[in-house]
Amino acid sequence: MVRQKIQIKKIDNLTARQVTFSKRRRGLFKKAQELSTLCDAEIALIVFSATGKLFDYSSSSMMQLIQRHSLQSEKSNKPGQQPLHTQSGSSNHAKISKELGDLTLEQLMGEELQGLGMSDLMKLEKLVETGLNRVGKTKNDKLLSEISKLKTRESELMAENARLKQEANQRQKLGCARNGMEQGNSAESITNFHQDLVHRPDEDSDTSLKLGLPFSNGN
Amino acid sequence: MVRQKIQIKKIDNLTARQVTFSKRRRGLFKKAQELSTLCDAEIALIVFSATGKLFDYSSSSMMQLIQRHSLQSEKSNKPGQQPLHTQSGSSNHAKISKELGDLTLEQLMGEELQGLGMSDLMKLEKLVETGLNRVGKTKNDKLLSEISKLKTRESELMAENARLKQEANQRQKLGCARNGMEQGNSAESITNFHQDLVHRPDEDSDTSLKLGLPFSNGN
DNA sequence: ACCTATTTATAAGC
DNA sequence: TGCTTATAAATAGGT
Repeated sequence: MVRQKIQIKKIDNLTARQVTFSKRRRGLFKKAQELSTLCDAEIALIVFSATGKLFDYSSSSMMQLIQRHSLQSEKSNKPGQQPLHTQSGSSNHAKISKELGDLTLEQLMGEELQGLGMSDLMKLEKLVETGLNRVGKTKNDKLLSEISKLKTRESELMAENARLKQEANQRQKLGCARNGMEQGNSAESITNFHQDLVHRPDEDSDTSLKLGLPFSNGN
Repeated sequence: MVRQKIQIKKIDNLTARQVTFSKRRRGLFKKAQELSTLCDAEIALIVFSATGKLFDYSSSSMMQLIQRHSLQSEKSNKPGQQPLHTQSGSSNHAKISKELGDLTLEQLMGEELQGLGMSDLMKLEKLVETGLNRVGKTKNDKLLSEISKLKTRESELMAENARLKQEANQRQKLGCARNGMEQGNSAESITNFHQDLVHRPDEDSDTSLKLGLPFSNGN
């Protein structure tokens, strides 16, 4: 779209196509990041080149976003699909290795195990099982804790909401007239005042779910 | 980037942020589609607005792309399930289930296992492992889903809250004086207005998770 | 990878 | 949300 306007159709020339792919891919990712930052949006972007190479970006956790997406988009679908989250199961192994200090990932995954005797293998098995358990419990605790926080917050918000509504009600009973601009469920045009109102206490929720999820959401 | 260059940081003003979100979101989606067309790339784009609304685009099947993504991104990860023993014809998952799937959990805990041969024990082990994994994943899904819902609800509540406060603010500015229309008839219009104010959007959300959480926060 | 003429995207304002 | 306009960004075609 420059020296000459181009048509949006597959570029024939391979080289030109690759060059354009690189340039536009960078542009796209930049735009995605900007949108995320400017508007506080959560974004996941996955790009496969024609040759199969993967490029991705996500404003927070790719897994979370994908999960959230499958929730909102397919309500008719059955929960518990295999394809998506291949993570929880597989990633646990890596985590365990990390937890057990002395055991390196290489040792656990590689062939070093061949050299171990039956007795050692049994001990190791038990050790790994314990580690797996601990990781699972920790993960669980984090999730439950997060839910707990969110529910508390929900209660607070609902309480405040109720209070505000009651106040509005009171005012009306006192004969306060309505002004011409109610409606508009779009809370906007609120200036500084709004800032204060919408401010969240412990910002945010993203520090929360940083569990040992396998995606590094690197851009 | 236009009448004035802007900094890439969260836009303070809510209205401006929403407008920018709309505009840039459209731009981003357009760019994504162009890249896909021009360069024969496969693209999946998921965007959640700050208020939790979902927007997405995918050049082909979102599910396929997501699956492909989880495959590629975990290349280094070891699923440790299928890959291991493909030898003893264990690929026949359905068949195995038929042979050993009838085992009840009670039987698993009992001594029935003694009667099984090595081959069956290995299959059974794999079966149980898979089952354990599925349970874990399902549990995980539920928790993440609950968190997602709660976050969405939180956004909704905050939005409504802000709206209510704004209305209160407006009222104050107007000093409870009615403007424009004649002041005699007040009664009915006021009543109607109140109905509007107290109306709740979707209420409720407690179909959620009945986990044994330590707090009851009756929402 | 860099250059730059030109097309696009878009911030402000209505 | 849509339209307009002035200006910042992105980028096609070359080198």
